[in-house]
Amino acid sequence: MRKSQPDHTDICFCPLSGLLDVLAKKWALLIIAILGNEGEKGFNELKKELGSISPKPLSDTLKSLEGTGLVHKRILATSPPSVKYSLTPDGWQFREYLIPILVWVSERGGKDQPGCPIHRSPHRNSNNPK
Amino acid sequence: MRKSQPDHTDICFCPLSGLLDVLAKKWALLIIAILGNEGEKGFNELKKELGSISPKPLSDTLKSLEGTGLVHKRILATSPPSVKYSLTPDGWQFREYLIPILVWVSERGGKDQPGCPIHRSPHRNSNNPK
DNA sequence: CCGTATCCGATAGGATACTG
DNA sequence: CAGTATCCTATCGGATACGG
Repeated sequence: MRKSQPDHTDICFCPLSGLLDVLAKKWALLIIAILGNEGEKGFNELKKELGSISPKPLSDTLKSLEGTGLVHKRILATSPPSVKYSLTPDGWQFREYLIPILVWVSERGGKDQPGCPIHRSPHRNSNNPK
Repeated sequence: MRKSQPDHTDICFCPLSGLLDVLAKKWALLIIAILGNEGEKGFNELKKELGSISPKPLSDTLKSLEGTGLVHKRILATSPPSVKYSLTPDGWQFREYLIPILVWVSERGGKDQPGCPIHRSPHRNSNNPK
């Protein structure tokens, strides 16, 4: 249920803490950005894109993202059963809020390090890093 | 469904990682929200508002927020010399991006726990100092 | 291919005591 | 009041091995 008043005063920060516990994980925002850019991804696809992540933190992060309803896990009953992760509507919504921040951050500190391991658009797959 | 808007492509995520290292700290967003609501705050004022935080993490967090240019530390040469923390213009800008997320989060998971230690508006008392 | 199970090192953050 | 200095613990995240 929603508060009747649009002028949102009195926000309890407890849910924020809950979300933060998820988003503060090292790879969470990156996963959201990648799924937003490229749609569905499998576990090892994600792992490959993220580069240096180990299976455990990836698994943990995906679980918590699923738990907060930002990411959806779909299991395909194909001959080699495969798994696909994608953003939920809430995940898309959150990504919309996130994009201006990503852009702003990149403009502030915006040094494009040559050895940057992760270098992509916040909202489209344009592989033109240089 | 909203497609992603075109254009600002090629965002390097390195600066994001840097900012995340700061914002992922347990109390960082809360401090930004409080300073945004109430303007300048002293060290122990902040500590009291945050409730259960210990001096070390508070000190650490304030230093890193200062380091990324989101928070400004002002030292007053009053009789008992006091210190005041406040948001920088960048801090205010960031807070602007943050507010919709805070509101959104509180509306999604929006359970207002009775024992919530921190319960305030994300932008109640906007006395913008600039 | 999709993870889980273990072990391990690094670090965040709490408690407390103490100094300027 | 505004921190710093220790100490201690919990958790995160990486590596590797293994199972579904």
